[in-house]
Amino acid sequence: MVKESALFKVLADPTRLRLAVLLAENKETCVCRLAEALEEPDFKISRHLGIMRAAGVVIARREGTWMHYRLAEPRTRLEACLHECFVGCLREEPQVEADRTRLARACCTP
Amino acid sequence: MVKESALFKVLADPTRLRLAVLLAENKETCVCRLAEALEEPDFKISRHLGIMRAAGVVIARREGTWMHYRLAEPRTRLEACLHECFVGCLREEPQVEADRTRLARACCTP
DNA sequence: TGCTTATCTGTGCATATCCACAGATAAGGA
DNA sequence: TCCTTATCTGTGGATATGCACAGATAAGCA
Repeated sequence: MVKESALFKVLADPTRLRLAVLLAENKETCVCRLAEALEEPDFKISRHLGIMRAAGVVIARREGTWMHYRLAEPRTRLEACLHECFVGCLREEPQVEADRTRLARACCTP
Repeated sequence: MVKESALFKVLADPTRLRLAVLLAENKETCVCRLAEALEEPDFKISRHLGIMRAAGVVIARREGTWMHYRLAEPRTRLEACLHECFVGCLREEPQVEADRTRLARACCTP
């Protein structure tokens, strides 16, 4: 159960939970757009994405200077169930909606 | 999202996750039986149950010297979804099965 | 009132977590 | 090679977490 609780621990942080929801709704997103969406410094976003990546929750892909992150395919039933929670239960959270709006307007190259 | 992540935080501990699964499967259980099932000291179980209680995840009922705990009714869609995860995804975890077996044999009054 | 049992809590300690700052990489272009 | 941009990481400090021990409650009973 240590492994399972570790999965919950990854989501037990507001920033990471917001990132997880955004990535569940969007296929692939770069750090700067996520930072803009969450209105947080990029190094903070980067570090949290690193934690999620180490846990196997997200997958990173480099494209030049940009780093693109996407949600990993669920490997267990628990991961799949939690994925359902994101898209199902947190979709209408005010903060999620604000993040979503800002993400849609975010642009890395101004 | 702070509130939502706090819910994940409650489950982001192996002991609390095991307790949550057991309580999801059993209607009401006293501390000593849970301590026996998890093979952990009672003060440790008590403290974790206190954390879960403060988060509104479990409900306590006193009956004489005994304290009975049960899972609270889900108040949000997220709580309901996570409840599904317990009974659905973690049912066959080896540790959960061992806990379940010990709980069935546990007896407060030897 | 005093004893016993079940449960909870105060405390100290070790460890983990989160944050902001600054500096380090990595890749592309002049 | 140098500069710029996007991203990552080392560090220190504040706070949180989990644990074990011991002692404190609370309830039932003699």
